[in-house]
Amino acid sequence: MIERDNPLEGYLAKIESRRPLSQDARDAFLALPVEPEHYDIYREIVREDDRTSRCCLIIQGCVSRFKTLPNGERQINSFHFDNDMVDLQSALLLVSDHGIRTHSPTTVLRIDCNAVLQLTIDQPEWAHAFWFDTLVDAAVFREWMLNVGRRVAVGRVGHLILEIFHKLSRIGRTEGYKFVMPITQNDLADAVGLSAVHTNRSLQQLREHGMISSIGRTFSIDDFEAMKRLSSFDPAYLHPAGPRVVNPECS
Amino acid sequence: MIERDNPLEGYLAKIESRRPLSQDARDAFLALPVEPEHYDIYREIVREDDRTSRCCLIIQGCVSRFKTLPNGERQINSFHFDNDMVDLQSALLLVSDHGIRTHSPTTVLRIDCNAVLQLTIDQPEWAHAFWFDTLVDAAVFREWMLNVGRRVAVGRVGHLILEIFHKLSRIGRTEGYKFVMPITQNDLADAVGLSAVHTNRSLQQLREHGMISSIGRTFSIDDFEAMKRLSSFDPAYLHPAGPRVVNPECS
DNA sequence: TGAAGTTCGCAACCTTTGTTGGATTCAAAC
DNA sequence: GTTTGAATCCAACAAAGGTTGCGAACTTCA
Repeated sequence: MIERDNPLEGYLAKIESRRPLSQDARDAFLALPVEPEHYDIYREIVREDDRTSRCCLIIQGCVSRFKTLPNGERQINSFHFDNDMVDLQSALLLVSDHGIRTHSPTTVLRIDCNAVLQLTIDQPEWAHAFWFDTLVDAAVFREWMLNVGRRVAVGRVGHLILEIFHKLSRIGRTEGYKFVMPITQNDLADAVGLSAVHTNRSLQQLREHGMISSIGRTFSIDDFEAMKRLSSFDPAYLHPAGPRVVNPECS
Repeated sequence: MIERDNPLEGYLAKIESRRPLSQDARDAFLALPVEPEHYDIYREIVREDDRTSRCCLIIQGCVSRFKTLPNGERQINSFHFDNDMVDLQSALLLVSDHGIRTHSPTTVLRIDCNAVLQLTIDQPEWAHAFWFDTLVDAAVFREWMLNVGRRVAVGRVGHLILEIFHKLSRIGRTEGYKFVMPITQNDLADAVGLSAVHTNRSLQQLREHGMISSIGRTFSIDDFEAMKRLSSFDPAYLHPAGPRVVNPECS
């Protein structure tokens, strides 16, 4: 009864690339009731302090999670692209402590949280899959905290560019070392804890040192190794290898 | 067969204060094999890049999670106290992307990750409990990212003091608005993305404004409301209310 | 093709935070 | 007590980053 082009299949493939699932688990997931929604650029999918009861899975596009101060200053916590499950936390947490906003026209799938929770009870494999996703999110937050708290401006911007490049390359949105940057300098600034002007200065510096170049929104990473060194970027924090397996042969 | 003074009982009580467990789930948890260990102040329990296979539960003391830059600069990601399960992430992630270090003499319980994972398979209640813990961790990371990225120095320090006060009060380590600060100014600085000198300046400012006072390590919060306003502290991000329940009456 | 709205680039000036070096207090050990 | 080392405090100066304002370039859409 599963149709061929179930929009959940992209996420399923991503999960299974980390560890294959049983047929039961696969079917149970694909049977989740979903509601597709389309948002224009700069729409708030989830407002801060919302009591939401639906997770959302990005089919295609780009969103950020963010928090704001009473004076209006905004800190972006993470960016998410195709096949990212964004609001998993609303499955268990009652109130959302942050907002979610699009940075380009974006198609998302809304999934009821109770259905997600029930899935984790019926299929423990999914409990692990979602928990793993949450752990990776947390790892990225820690790295960003280091970025914003301790790296110098140019290192911060370099680090973010490499992370975005890394994420885009996994969903086929890069060509060699070229990609179109889906985020404005203003929003990069909000992610990196700098003013927009200083973010621009930092980009200039990266260009001067021959590390990147750009034509319009199309960026090119010209000296990947220098970028990595400058921003001490190590993709390990993105945990690309997938989860530990239960009772592995090694101690 | 469960002894009266099982050291796991503190954490169990904390979990059950959020939502009661079934007797089976309770017993299975208390039956986990554990190894108590004691550490002096400033010992590394987990090194960065370690491949660890044991979670640790703090029985009594204070630890931080942190990351360091190649140049030695350190960013503390979170502080943890009695009855916090600290390295839950090692249950699923293969390599630790951060270190864990004591800030006072600390007793921890080491629990094998495979045993933890098995528990989540046998008792789905525990899968939710641990997932919830991870989600709260992530929420705290987001708030700290906002702190470090966007708040002014004095607000950052104020916010951290309120969080520590809040956490200590939940484990009975406060008296009214007084508590002994378990962390040096140097380490507060590492948590807040400032230099130690500027952290000290910020503490002076809080004193000048009559918001806090201290004798030795004993701090007193003298104007709680002003502190909250100054640092836009709202304990909601600590999610004290516990998890959402499955299939609740409300839609 | 042209107009409006974004986004980007840049210079001058200002504010915050970092650095250095040293004095003082505090706590534990002798 | 005295000593020792850590933690705290403080002032002067340096550096990094923020702010403002404006103009150029690029998109989008009519």
